[in-house]
Amino acid sequence: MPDSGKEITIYDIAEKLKVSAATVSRALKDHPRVNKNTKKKIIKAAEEMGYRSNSFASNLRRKNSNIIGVIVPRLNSSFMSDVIAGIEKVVNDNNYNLIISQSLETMKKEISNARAMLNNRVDGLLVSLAYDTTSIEHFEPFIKRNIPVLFFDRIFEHEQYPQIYIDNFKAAYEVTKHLLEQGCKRIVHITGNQLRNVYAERLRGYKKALEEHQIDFDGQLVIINDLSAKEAAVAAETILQMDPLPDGIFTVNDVSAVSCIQVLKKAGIKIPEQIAVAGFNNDPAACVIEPNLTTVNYKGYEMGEVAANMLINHLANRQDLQQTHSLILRSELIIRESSRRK
Amino acid sequence: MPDSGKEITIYDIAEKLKVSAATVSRALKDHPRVNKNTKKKIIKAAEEMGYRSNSFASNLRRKNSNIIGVIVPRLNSSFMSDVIAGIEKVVNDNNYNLIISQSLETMKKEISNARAMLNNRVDGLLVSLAYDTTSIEHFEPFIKRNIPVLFFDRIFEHEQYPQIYIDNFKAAYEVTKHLLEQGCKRIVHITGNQLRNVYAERLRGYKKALEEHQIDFDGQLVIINDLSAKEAAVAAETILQMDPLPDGIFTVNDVSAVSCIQVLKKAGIKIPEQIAVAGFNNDPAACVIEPNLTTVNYKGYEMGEVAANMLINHLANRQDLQQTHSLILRSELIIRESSRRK
DNA sequence: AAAATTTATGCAATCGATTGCATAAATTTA
DNA sequence: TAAATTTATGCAATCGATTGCATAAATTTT
Repeated sequence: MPDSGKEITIYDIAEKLKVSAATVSRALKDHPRVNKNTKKKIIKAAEEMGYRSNSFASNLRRKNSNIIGVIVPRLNSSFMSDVIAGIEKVVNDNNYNLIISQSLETMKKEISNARAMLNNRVDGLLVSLAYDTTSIEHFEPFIKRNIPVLFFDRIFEHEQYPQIYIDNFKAAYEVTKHLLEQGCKRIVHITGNQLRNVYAERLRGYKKALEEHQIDFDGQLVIINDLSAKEAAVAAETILQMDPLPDGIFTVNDVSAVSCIQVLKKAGIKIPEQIAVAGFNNDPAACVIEPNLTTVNYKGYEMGEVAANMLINHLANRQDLQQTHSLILRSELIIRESSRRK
Repeated sequence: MPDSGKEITIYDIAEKLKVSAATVSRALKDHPRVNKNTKKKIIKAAEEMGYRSNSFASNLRRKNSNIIGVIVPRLNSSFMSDVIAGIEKVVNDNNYNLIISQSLETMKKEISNARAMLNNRVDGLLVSLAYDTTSIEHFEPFIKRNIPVLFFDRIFEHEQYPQIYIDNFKAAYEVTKHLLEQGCKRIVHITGNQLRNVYAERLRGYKKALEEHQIDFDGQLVIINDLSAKEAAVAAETILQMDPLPDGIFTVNDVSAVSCIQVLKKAGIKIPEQIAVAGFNNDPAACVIEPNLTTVNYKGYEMGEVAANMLINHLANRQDLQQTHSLILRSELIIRESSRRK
């Protein structure tokens, strides 16, 4: 039974076994230069005495932490919690630890989170940017110290920072093209802050599809908001006031799409007959709303796994981050009833 | 511009300013026994030189980590990601850091997570138990070391561990009572592993309500599964085979309820007329499914905040954990169309 | 049997911040 | 002006694990 009074250290084990602390240290990490029997004895004693390695002492000496930091806008979105789950899985399987913080969509908090991560001497950082982040200076101290910073999903184009994302341009292009092919002529696009690649790229894709179908881009049809359910409901009311009514809506997330559909249905609009709707993300709710929502499937869990693997492989020197600077994951358009007009 | 070669320490600052490291250390944490001007100079120099405190050294010396550990079954459920978001908020506002890991619903992983948390010398631990955890021995090392462990939601009754949860018995009782009042006589109950308080208590509440309405408990009507959408669909098929058909379903999570409703509707069952349905959690999908789902609202974000606050207050000696051993949060029945028969 | 090599262990410095105790300097009180 | 007090700073030990270098012991080679 371990003594509850005081934490056991390698010195305690050393003393008990009449060996040096150095030998204990080596034995516990299976260093080849320790006699098999000694090793066995030490491991047994450590077990019996309830020894737990002090990672602070170890990290201090070794100058690395085995900690991966994660900064995301919010933890409680369907997509992000999938990403985090994927990251956690990989990180944990590789004997790293995970420190997580959320920027709550503000650059200010993101900066303070980054400082904390630096103090905690993370070995690497995974970041998805806040809604209003305009610069990434706050990650420079990491680069200076040679700590890899990897952006995912909400990225920032920059030589120094590898990135993982999907082809938002293409995905949005395909969504819009699909809507056009269903006969839509006036498609409202609900999107977020154009600072963020994901939203800017999707707008580009939307425009490109219109262009190919010889439809003039109409700025009036683009609504920019914070992508919450609440704002989407407001947007839907705006849409109801439009004259003529649009015949399609492409929102950049499913939360907005669902919220819109609910308002429009309540107003007596037939979906997809009068207005076809498509979202983005394939949230669970996409298969619950009636009609089921056409959307872009985009596996968060997988993105988390890939991002974490890439970082850890790099840390283990198994992979050069600069070499695989950008990684583009697959996404797919899923057509459901909310946009299908035959 | 900070030198990129080497990490700046208090010794570097001390040398540059011709003071001792002790003074630098004190100045940086605003110790009263340092001259104002000296302080100012030191803080300025630290800033200029790009000094970042090494938390390992500091933690090693101070013997605490400012880290809160969290172990949950899964990160990617609507409820749990809300809880985590709440925890992160409070933890971050109090200058603690958050280490998170998921047990993936197995006791084995939970044990290994607990070991890692111990090595990381967390100051306190927040835990929601895995599906199949039968013993909590693996948390004893924390108690021995006087590290508080607090259970939330999926708790384990034990003197040493304070806990935060909702009154599952009462909530389930009210749900069932409500269904009975809508005229239901044969209510199927879909629930999870009875090892877990949340599910056992809800079954108790279900039984209690039946009893009060002089309806005999029928074991055939209780379905135990893993509460996934998939298993719920299977359960719904089973229900469709029942003869006579039940006239009510009470599932212990909304994911199951939604999945059931979808299957039942497809089979032509009218909800709530033929079968009234109620869930638990008030997931976002509850307001998306048609008919909208009657459920128990149960604020995850708040539970996370409360749990983290309780732990941190205790760590700051502002509160004795033993004193507030159990904290029961409020939950409320939300009646929607899926069960309303007038 | 001596020399060379291999194996096993220990010594002691190091990582960087903290803090009890001592002391010097400045200020107040008698 | 001397004594007492307050303020400011430094010394040096400490937290626990790691690791380069040295050395002793065992084994192999000549």
